[in-house]
Parts: sequence; C-alpha cells; structure tokens
Amino acid sequence: MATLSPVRGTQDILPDEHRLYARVEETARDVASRYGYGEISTPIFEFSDVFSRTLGETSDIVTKEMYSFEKGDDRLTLRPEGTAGVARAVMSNGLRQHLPLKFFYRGPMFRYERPQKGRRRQFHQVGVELLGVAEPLGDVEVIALGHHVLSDLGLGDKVTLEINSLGDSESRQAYRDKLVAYFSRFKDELSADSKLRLEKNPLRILDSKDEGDRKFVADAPLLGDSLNDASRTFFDTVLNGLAALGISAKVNPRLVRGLDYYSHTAFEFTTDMLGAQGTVLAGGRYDGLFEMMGGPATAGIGWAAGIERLTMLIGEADAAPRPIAIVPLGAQAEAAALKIAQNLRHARLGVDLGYGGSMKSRMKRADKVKAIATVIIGDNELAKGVAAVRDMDSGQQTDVSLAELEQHLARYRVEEKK
RNA sequence: GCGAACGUAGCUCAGCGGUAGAGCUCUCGGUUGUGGUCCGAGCGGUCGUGGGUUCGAACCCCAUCGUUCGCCCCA
Repeated sequence: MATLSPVRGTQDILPDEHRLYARVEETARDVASRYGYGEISTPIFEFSDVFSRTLGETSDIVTKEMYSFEKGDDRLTLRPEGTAGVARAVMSNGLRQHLPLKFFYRGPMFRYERPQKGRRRQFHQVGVELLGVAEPLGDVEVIALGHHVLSDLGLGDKVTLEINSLGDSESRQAYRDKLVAYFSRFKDELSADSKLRLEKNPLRILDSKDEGDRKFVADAPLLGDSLNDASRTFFDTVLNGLAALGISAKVNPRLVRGLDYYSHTAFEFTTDMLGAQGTVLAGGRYDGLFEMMGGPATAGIGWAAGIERLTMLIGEADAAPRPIAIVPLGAQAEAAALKIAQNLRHARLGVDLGYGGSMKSRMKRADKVKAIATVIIGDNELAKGVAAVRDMDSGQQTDVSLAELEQHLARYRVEEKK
C-alpha cells in the first residue's frame, strides 16, 4: 500500500487542478513576454556546487533541504530554486555578451521540508530574472511585472507588497555588525532559535515570531539608518518609480533575506489567506550571485512565485471545455461516427465519442462530460443521410444532413483565446 | 529537525470494546433508439500500516507511515 501512495510531499495534479496551474503559468508567461522576458528552461538537476556555492554552505536549504545524489563521480542535486540554474546557464552559454537579459521560467523545484499547506517537497514556481541591469529602474520593472501578474490573476486586492532595502555590501556589513553588537547584549535572553541566528544569520532575528525576541527587536537598530548615501538614493528611486506606476508598497524595515548575495531591494507580495505560508511572490536584487558562482560580477534582480499558493488563492478552476458528444447506434453507425468525429476534430471542435453501451448509457455519458450538443446517428438517420443533433441545454433536437453537419455545429465552437 | 491534532467506502462523515453504516458518487435497470429530475437494484472498505492488551478492537496501548496546523525555513 505504501508503494501505491505518492512520496511524502509530492502529489498528482489531476486535470481539474491542472487547469488552475495552467492559468497561473500562462498568465505569468503572457505578462512576462509583454515585458520582453523570454522563456528559459534549465535542467531540473545540476551539479550540487551550483546551489551550494550560491546559496551558501551554511544555509538551511543547502545543509538539510537539498535532494542530492551521486552518479558516477558527479554530485548532483534536484534544484531547490530557479535563480542559480539560470545564472549558470547564462555563463555556460556565453550569454553575458548579450546583457541585459530577461528570462521567464516555470517548473518544479524540490526541497526536503516538512510538508504543510502551500508547501510541498516538490513544488512549482514561475519566476523572472533580469540580468545585467544595475539601475534601480530594473527593480521597478521587475516588481511591476510581479504586480501585473498577480493582478491579472485577479489577486490585486488579496495581496500586499512589502519592500525593504538591504543596501549595498558596505551598508549591509555595517548594519550586520551593529545588529550583532546590539543583540549580543541580550544574548542569554534570546530564544534558542535566535541565539543560533546570531551566529549564522543575524538579520533573521528581525522577523522572529518569538514573543520574547520581539521586544528586543522593537528597539533594534534599523537597517534604513545604516544605508549609505548611494544605497539610500537607490532605494528612494525604486520607491518613487513604484509610486509613479501607482503600485502601493509598504516599507517593512524588518523584511530581510537570509542569503548573502542579496543586496538593495528585497520585496514580498503576501496574503493573510494562507496561514503561515503567506508569501506568494518574493524576490530581490542579487548583485553578488555571479561572483559567488565564480563568474564575473553581474547585476541581477528577480522573483519567484509558488504556483500551489497562487492556485489556492485564485479559487475555482475554469470549467472544462464542453465537447460535442457523438452517439452512434449499430455497427454501421459506429464506423460512420468514427469518421465524423475525426472530421469535426479537424474542424477544431471538441468531440467525445461514446465507446459502447446502450443508448441510454451513452446519453448519460454525454451529459457527464457536459456535452453542449449530442450527435445521434443510427440506422434511421444513416438511411436518410442525416444525424439527429440534440442541443443538451435546450433539449431541442433536429435532423441535420451529414453534409451540413460541420457547418451546423460550428456555432458550438469555443472562441479562440485572445 | 521540534510541538500538536487527525487518518473508517471514490468524496463528506457517523459508529468509539461484541462479528462494518449513511448521504453523495459510480454501475445497471424502470421493454424495442434519448441525458440532466424521479423510482428500484447493485458494485465498493483486511476501519492507513505493523505490533500489543483482551474471550473479543475500527474503537484501548505502542510504533510506523501519511495529512493538517504551528515553529524553523521559505515561494
């Protein structure tokens, strides 16, 4: 029995739900392409180094969440996120000479985490990366693109944008030092988690959910006060750009990123409708990433969004397209029906051909697939060279000559998507 | 990795120590070729799995797997 269950944290995506996934993916791809972002697919597994070098040997993702395996002499890892692979692809393909580059991607990611609502071990993301643009205008565009995708999905009023600046490396280092100095004074009173964070990742103490930590956090030095002039100006330019586009953003001075390659802008679109997994689309600027991979300094900014989380927010799946059902009666009619079905399909109509059973059961089948019309062909009809076409909503049934069938049914053709 | 709750037919759930139930779904029928309503019949569960306690366990105990909620982390 155990072997007939999916692996923990994985799931089958059945057709109804797949339409929801497709809607998210298609919306994101469509909006991204309007901003000039072309789709890129990188492999689902990479050399482990690609992730361990960029994410940091001590990060949670690398130390305990990666699906890694060896094959021959290669140490390989199922990708836990999308950015590292895209950056690697840029270098592998010598694409730096074409900077700036704009990419959209989608696909599965893998993280060995405790599954929760909106969090799976295999999950799916859509994301974008803008490479080679050091100017704050890039940040504005990327955030506007994320905002655009969410609002096209109808989530405009369900999410809020929070934003912060981590500053350049100089500002960030200065702040980090201040923060460590500050929290060290209360070291013994911090939560166990935050004591660890003080060593590994002091910025993370800022968004601790521990009650005891929070009162120290309240008086902690603010990142904003540590920004140097250049970083301050950069952040202001981003905020002004967003304001000019009418995108409201809430500056959250405690919004941080754990990974070292992040700098300047960090942002998250969050919702309060998904419990603890409220972050729906998040990203930031990662100007340090390429160097950590051993490449030349390259500016970068991007975001990723969890498709599972988005599908939970956008609600009901679109109805499946309604086919035309064909109900043949008798061997002769079945042979004719096969051809008719095929002709109609070539004419861009959706057709459901009943495979067997009584007429009653085939009619039920037609109803079950929500057929918009049913074409009934028996010996009587065949003798007259007609088919009985039944409109399944009105119940009206009329004989239509086989020659005019396609033309008659054209009214049921689903409109092409705009 | 830590804490908690839950796990009975495809779905939603009842049963809470004495040999498995309901509603919905599904299949077939209600005479010769007509769906959605109605009526009838039927299929379907070793009660997540493995141990233990007991004369006897879906019901008690332990373990394990899974789901959900929170922490950690993150999309």
